[in-house]
Amino acid sequence: MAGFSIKQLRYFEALALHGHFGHAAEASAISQPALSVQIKDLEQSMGMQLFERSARQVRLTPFGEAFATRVREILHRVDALDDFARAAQGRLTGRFRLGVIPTIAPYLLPRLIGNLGKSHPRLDLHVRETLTPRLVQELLQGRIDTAIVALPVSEPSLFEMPLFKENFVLVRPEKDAGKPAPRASELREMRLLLLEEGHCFRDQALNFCNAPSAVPRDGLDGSSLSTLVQMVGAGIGVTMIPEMAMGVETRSAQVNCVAFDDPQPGRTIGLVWRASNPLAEAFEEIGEVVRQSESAATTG
Amino acid sequence: MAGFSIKQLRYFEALALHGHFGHAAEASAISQPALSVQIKDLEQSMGMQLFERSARQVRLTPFGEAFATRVREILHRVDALDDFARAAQGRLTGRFRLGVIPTIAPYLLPRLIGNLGKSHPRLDLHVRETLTPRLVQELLQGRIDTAIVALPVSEPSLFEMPLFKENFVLVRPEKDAGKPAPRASELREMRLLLLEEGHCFRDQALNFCNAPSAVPRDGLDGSSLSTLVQMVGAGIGVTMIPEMAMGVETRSAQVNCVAFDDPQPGRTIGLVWRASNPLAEAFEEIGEVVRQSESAATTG
DNA sequence: TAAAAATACTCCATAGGTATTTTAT
DNA sequence: ATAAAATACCTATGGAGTATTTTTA
Repeated sequence: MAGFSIKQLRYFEALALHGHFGHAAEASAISQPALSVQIKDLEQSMGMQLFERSARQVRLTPFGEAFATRVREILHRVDALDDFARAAQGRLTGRFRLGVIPTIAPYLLPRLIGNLGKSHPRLDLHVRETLTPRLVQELLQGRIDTAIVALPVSEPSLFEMPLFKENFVLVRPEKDAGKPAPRASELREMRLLLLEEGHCFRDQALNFCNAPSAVPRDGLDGSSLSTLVQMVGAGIGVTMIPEMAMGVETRSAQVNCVAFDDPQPGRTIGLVWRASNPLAEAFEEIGEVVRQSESAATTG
Repeated sequence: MAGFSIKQLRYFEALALHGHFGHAAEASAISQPALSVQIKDLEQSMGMQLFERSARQVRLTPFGEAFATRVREILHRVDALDDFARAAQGRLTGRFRLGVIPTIAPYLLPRLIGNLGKSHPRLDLHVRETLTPRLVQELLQGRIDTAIVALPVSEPSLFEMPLFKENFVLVRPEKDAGKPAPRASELREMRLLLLEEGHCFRDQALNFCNAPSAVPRDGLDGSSLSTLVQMVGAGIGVTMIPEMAMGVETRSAQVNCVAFDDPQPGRTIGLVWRASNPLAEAFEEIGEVVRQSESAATTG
């Protein structure tokens, strides 16, 4: 195993440059004997003489010259590594793997990606869209860095940063426009179309109706909010969607949206990451960007 | 200035590989706390966290991953440097600059170059042909590594390795063939053609005639042995050349060569180098090759 | 509770300083 | 005689060990 140190290589480089122990030592901010010893040790660990000493001259041996070019190459990379670390200081760098649940992704990501590109131009963003349980699992395995999900996830090793609260709105056939918003109890009597099993949004909606354990009913479950809205437009029933989805999903369908009376149903969306992840500060910045992207998406 | 050590980089690499302080420490042949401390120090000197620690997992941070690829690159080069030194062990490597005096060069070099190519295939041989004083000067300045000259050079900082003794022979017009070899005193009476001022061979020849201070005589000095021999062939006078030059120089001229009676005139040829040069051993090997090249040249 | 990393401390190797000697010009 | 490198010796920093505590799953 190589027994020399970076320090020794630096001293070597200085001596090769100055050709004089005294001057090289001064340039290296150590004493001349210290330099002598280090050079001698380096030569010993190499098993080769690097310098030819005479009373007035210190010269590289031919081997020393070949050695010097390699040493310079190494020191150059060492310095570059140092610079690299200094440049990355505190900033989020390299690959950033973000998970997002399906009932958020299509409405938030377009703006979020744009905003992240501006705020963190060096970021290599990877997006994973899947259901909360899988996101949590991938977080714990270190396969993604953070995830945007509905809080709480209540996983002890995950840290949760609340971002915003989003309300749910009722989506009903266009002919119902003008009618008052139904209350939870009334909603239970209507044909409520829901996302299929597994989506947290399904549970959140059912929860509002005080029917948390509703079983799947054939033909009344959709695999996306988009599908549900289309079904409502076709007169099959009513559904609930997050505010954020309104703009995109109800534009092309013959449906009417109405907010519920207080207390409005809704959920808290947040950013989660492993509590052990040292990049908390950077993630909070990311969370801030997500928050801005949401408010723009809802307002606009 | 980069404050980390090669050791720390090795520990880092081990931990990145094993993802476990205990195992990485074992692989690095140090204790777990020692590894912990070194990694912590490395992170501190980088100002960035390299690993994310949780109770069951040690993972590289995104920055740590980018760091790792650079570290591996550096360690690879460090190992290569070590291998390079180990491979060069004792051997002469790289550029080898050899000076040769003009009265030796043309006769010795053809064989010497061939032989050196066989015995030291990695050698990058540079040959400098010039007069002794300049060779000595260039040796002292470190512009050449060794020189083949007539001994002694009597320069205190130069080491002299005697290689072989070469005798001088008389070159006279072909019509003189059969006559006995002249003695030194007789030679002084003949028109002796010599090399121009500066060649050591001129002084060595004059020395034999006991006329060390002979002044230049217009038209009787030549700039090369070849010229002198041609002049002899033209009947202008006689000259002396080293044995080794006989084969080449007298082949095409109408001249006769004869050895002198004992004590024969001659000179000792040797290899010289700076006494401070640590490659003495290697140079003695080179000298041995020169010696072999000479005997082959004289015999053949 | 168990496994793993961090901390506390102690020790020793060694890098580096000062004073001096050796060497070569 | 002088300039420069090597050596001797001492000190102090810090790398590494053992024992222990803290943390988290």
